[in-house]
Amino acid sequence: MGSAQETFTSILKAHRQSITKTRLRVFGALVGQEPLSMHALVARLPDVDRASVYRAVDLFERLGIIQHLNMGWKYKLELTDKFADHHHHLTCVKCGATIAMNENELEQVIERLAAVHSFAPSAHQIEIQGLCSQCQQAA
Amino acid sequence: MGSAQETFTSILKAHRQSITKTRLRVFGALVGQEPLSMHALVARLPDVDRASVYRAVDLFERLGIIQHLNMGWKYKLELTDKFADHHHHLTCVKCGATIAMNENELEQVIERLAAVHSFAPSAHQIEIQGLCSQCQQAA
DNA sequence: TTAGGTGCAAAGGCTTTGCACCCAA
DNA sequence: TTGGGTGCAAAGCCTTTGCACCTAA
Repeated sequence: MGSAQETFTSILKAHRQSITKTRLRVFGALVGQEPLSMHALVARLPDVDRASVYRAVDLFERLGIIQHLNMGWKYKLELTDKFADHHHHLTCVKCGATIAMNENELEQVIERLAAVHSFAPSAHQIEIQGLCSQCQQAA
Repeated sequence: MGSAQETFTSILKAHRQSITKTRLRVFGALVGQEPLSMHALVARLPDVDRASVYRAVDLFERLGIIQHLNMGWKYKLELTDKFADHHHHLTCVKCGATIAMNENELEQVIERLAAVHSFAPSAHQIEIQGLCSQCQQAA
């Protein structure tokens, strides 16, 4: 797989979408970042109009370049698995530690369950909260 | 466990919150429903002010009575596991339909994976996006 | 009785849209 | 060259807030 930006431009080309400075900037602001709120994303792009950021985000989501993340009332944006290894997190509710799980067991189960409902899954989010081993011992 | 409404009123009492007609109506509009958008919820409650619905939803979320489901730019509201069997959703990215999955296969896998990391899970969220069977046929 | 809850209306924010100009192809 | 993309500004929504009145406890 090529660089993230190469993947990005090839997706745009595949969908007959122009590769513009604005779109490259919006994409660039998301690469290698933690999930960003729209507010944070706009703040990182002082020379791009707010409306253009919304339009780029809209497009990117339709093309599977970014995804909206579940954060209660609000949402955040991050690049999809095309631009980073797919993984999920165990989050300790006490010390805040995050443990990354690189596995495919969950993925297989999701595929199987979706098939039962004749559903074609394209993305998913899984977040697990609990106590890490250290905090269990401390308790 | 008593009826859903008994559970509801006992939670309000436990938190020293008044049991009002408005709150009972908002709760009643969510019982036994699929996840509702705020717009749909307000529409179901013609004699309750919009602002009061927001205030009730706010309160209910803080008390663990309802939860937000993020669906891309939008969100929907549903009662928590206290009022219905634990389940997860398949969300159609095209028509917005939500399909509830009542299974425990995912739960078992999560327990097993967490154990590998000596992690004690207490809660989790799983959301799956894709195309429902109808939208697959339409495409 | 009275502290908290509600309706109403207005304000505040976030997101979308119309339009003229600009630029990638 | 030209159709799509962008900036700007205004409109449109959705959500929150201030306040006087109402009601559950």
